[in-house]
Amino acid sequence: MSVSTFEKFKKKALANPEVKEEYIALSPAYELRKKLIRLRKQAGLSQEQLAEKLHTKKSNISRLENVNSKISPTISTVEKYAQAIGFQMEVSFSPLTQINKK
Amino acid sequence: MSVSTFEKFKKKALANPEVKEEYIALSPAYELRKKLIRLRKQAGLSQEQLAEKLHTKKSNISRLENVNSKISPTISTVEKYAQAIGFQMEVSFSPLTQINKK
DNA sequence: GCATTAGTAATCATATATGATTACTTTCTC
DNA sequence: GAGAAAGTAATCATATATGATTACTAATGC
Repeated sequence: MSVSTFEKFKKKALANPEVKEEYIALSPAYELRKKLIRLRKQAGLSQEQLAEKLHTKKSNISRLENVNSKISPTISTVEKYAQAIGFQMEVSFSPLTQINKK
Repeated sequence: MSVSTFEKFKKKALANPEVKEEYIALSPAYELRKKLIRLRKQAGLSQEQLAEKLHTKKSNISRLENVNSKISPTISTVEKYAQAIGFQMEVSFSPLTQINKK
């Protein structure tokens, strides 16, 4: 399978909602958002309550958590979010296996 | 010790280079920069070589890695940096112990 | 010491993230 | 189903990150 053929395959596959779902799920950004939501709910906070702790508005929290959001938050923003809930952030790295490489 | 007294103590302590070093070292942002540098060196790349892979310039890589830098990179930037070297990024959270809270 | 390579710093233009506001939709409770 | 609470979406202003350029400093090999 040539590279360009694979690209075509990939494009077509991503047009399939189920496949796309799976693909997105692998992205670190997606995992991060899920974690943020889980942390907040564990702490028993609504978006609005967390927003107050962070001196911002609930719509901004929503944007940060929302999977469909196009934004990529800064490390600092994620760190503050976590600390407001009582957590410490850590960023780690693991080797990409060849099969996962683009 | 009142809050304001602690603040004074903290300010004075941070004026001491050694203490400040230790304090900064605890920050996730600092740890992240150290990790990025370590990854790059493990991969045997100079800032310039990595810059090429990322289609940017070495001065930008330097800014990203530099501890004294005031910037807080986006998750996306860190992710691209890691992928260019062959690593996958993950963000995780751990409960803050009371003693570590501000 | 000199030349080369590597990394840093300052600056400006541009892109993107963040905050605030408003209005809307969804979910929950009764 | 009505009302309240929770979350989403769109928009605009502002702050901050990123890219490029240039010049500088630090480290390395000879």
